[in-house]
Amino acid sequence: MPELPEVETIRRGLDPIIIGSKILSVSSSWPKSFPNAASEVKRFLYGSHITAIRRRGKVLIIDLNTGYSLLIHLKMTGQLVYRALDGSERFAAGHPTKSLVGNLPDASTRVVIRLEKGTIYFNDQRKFGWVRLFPTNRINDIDFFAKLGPEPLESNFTATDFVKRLRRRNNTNVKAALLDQTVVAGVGNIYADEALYGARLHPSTIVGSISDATLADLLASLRSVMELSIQKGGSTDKTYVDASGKKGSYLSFAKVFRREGKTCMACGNSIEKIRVAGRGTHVCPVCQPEISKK
DNA sequence: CACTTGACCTGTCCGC
DNA sequence: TGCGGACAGGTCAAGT
Repeated sequence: MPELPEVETIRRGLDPIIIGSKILSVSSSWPKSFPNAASEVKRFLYGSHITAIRRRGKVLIIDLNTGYSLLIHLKMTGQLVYRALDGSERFAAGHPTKSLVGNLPDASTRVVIRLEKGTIYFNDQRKFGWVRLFPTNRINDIDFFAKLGPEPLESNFTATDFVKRLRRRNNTNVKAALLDQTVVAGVGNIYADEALYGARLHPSTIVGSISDATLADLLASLRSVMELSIQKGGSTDKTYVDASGKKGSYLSFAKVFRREGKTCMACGNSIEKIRVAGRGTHVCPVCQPEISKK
């Protein structure tokens, strides 16, 4: 469910709450949601302390003092909810359902991580997401991480790099290329649509027909929408509940995503919803004219 | 190899 | 109200 800005928001929210905490136990009600062997879990997870919480692409990485890390991917419908045992602290972020504020565990709870002072619930309606324990120094051996593209917001990632990586997908449409995690990490359906709108590019445009300069504009646009989202508390939807239980923002900044039938803020025409790369796709047909289509 | 499609799951919404 | 089908902020395997 969350893309880079949402995962980054979750990371920032959990960091002050769980760093230094001791993990007592972890249990799972759906094997695929937490596929590790029991012996490995007991040895490297039970009794460990959390030393850091990082993010790579859309994956959250919780480092432990045992040389292992908990990797968490929320996929489409994942949530992370923290509840202090004494009720003093609450944190919730992810797919917007009742679970964010309701009693836990509930029917969507897949993994429960018990800490000394509180509990982390990993809820996931569709069961696509996962929590995985893995040696910290071997994370990059996992195929997904080995192939994962650069972080788009890191300053050492240049437009030249971006263009070079996109050119490997020169014969496909630009939306599919943006969603390809091996090109650049962390872009999902929302920010692909928003970035393409900002660069005035139609999502069906074949990469090979786009100039280097326009692709550089696309990176600038992508960075701009992601940075804005993180700055807004990361939330593009009703996905965040802070320590006092206060809810976060809605998709208020989006210019095209889920705005089909509404007015384009730039030209006044109606936003359309179409299908590109097998995904629901939002465009302004006037600001993003179709040039070359696959 | 590059690219597209179906599978993994459940819940919700929309039309009949 | 019930039912079928489409669809959902993601990735992987298998197909062409």
